[in-house]
Amino acid sequence: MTPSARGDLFDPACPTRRLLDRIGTKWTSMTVKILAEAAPDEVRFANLRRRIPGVSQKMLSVTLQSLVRDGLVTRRVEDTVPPRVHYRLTALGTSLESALAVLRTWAEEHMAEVDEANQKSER
Amino acid sequence: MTPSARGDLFDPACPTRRLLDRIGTKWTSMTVKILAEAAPDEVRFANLRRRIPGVSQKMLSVTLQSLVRDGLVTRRVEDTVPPRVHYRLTALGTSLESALAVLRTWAEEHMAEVDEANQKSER
DNA sequence: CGGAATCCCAATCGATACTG
DNA sequence: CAGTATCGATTGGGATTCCG
Repeated sequence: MTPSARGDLFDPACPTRRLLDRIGTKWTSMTVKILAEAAPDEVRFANLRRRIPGVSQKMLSVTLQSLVRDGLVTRRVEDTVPPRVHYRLTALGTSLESALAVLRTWAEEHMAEVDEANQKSER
Repeated sequence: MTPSARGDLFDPACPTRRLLDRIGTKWTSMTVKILAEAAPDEVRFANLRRRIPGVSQKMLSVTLQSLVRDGLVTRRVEDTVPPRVHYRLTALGTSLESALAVLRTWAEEHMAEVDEANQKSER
């Protein structure tokens, strides 16, 4: 875990890589997107799960915990039985969504070209 | 190959995830950034390696191959002994860099807040 | 010089089962 | 309902060695 080696002097200075480590995990960008679409409303766990095709209960839980720890999402528990848990983007999370939207646009406009390049390489 | 497998019906429609799978790999964004700064000039392998602290020979090689396959980077070999290999961003790669720059700006402006949120959670 | 091949470890992720 | 715990398969990526 901790790079005990003192050789690692440059890494901590690169915020971009650390950001990509977070939003690059499989379900993060989709989760942020859905929360952004709902904002400023909250979204319940089960609702979120339904809207993210293929996500497992565990991975959604892990993803949300990570987003909460990073200050991008708030978590609110209704103390009922059974409990209801509501998630919502913070202001910080909303600002990240704006940046992510740019990436999404690029992907929608250009990933076809990337695929085309790959097909040409395969032969 | 077509994944005619039944379960996989939703994935191909999500270009954003596929993009993040690529640029999310450890050395890709740094590589693109350096090539973008040098553009329209080419950059040699060893030069690139020097400018990316911590990257191994293998990982830089793998990263570049991937970028070339995706049509984001060109590779030019000077047929000398020893050979010289030059890399440069394509137009597609340059357009991706523009999108990445937005993410970089967000990271530089806001990752400190993310770190702060993490420290509060730790206690 | 710029790789390719191999080995190996660590992290990611999915499936399943259990809990308050 | 919304998690937590555990296991195993897969993948990313580092170190090392060899090659044209």
